[in-house]
Amino acid sequence: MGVIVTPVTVSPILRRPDRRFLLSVYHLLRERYGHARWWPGESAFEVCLGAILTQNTSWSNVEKALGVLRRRGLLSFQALRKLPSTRIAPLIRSSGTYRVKARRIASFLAFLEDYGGRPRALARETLPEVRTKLLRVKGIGPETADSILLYAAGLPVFVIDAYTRRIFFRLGLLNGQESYAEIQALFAANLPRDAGLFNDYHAQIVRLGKEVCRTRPRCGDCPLEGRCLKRGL
DNA sequence: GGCCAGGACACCA
DNA sequence: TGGTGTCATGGC
Repeated sequence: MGVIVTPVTVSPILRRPDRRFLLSVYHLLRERYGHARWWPGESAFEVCLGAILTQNTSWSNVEKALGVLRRRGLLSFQALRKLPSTRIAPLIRSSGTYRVKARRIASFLAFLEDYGGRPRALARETLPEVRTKLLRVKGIGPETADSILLYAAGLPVFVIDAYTRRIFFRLGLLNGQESYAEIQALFAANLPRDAGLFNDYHAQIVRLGKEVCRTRPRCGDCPLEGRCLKRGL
């Protein structure tokens, strides 16, 4: 009686990541989209809320929730901190998983209390120190933490999201099995440690992801044409 | 009506 | 330690 072995196909890394390749991808994107220096939000505080609200959610749904908070004058630490999560929840309904996210926002606001309610103040600590603390906050995982640290606090950490995974999988630098930390280490090892570059690079990735590199590849007018291996992920 | 969208976490084997 | 279910809305 033989043992039935389920075949496991793990694609090898098809291209060896190096500094030149990663920078050439960045320059192609920047050539197409211009300099982004970006996160949609008028303040560092709004960036933090957006980072939590966009968890597994399209940005258009996040914008609706942020719009409700803005119209009610709640897009500030001082205003929102006063509300219990049960009152935040209905305001962010459009962002999906709203009860969960309301609790996560409340947890983050309690954490931010130690920094005077100012996300920029996170940068007064070292990156490893503040990142560890942020990851202890319930509902703040690696991507959310890094988005807050990079885009709200200005610290040099590369954000890995679904777009990053998809695009670099199709470029042959990832095999689709890597952990968040592994992908982040790849970027850290092959790019200069520069918050401005990390900010703009990830912004370019998101833009490409939104406009071209979707789950079901449409592969319209892609600036990475010729480098993409057109693999589905 | 189903799939997808810039995740995170609890639970289970 | 890795896999799976859950949270849940809105656009296509």
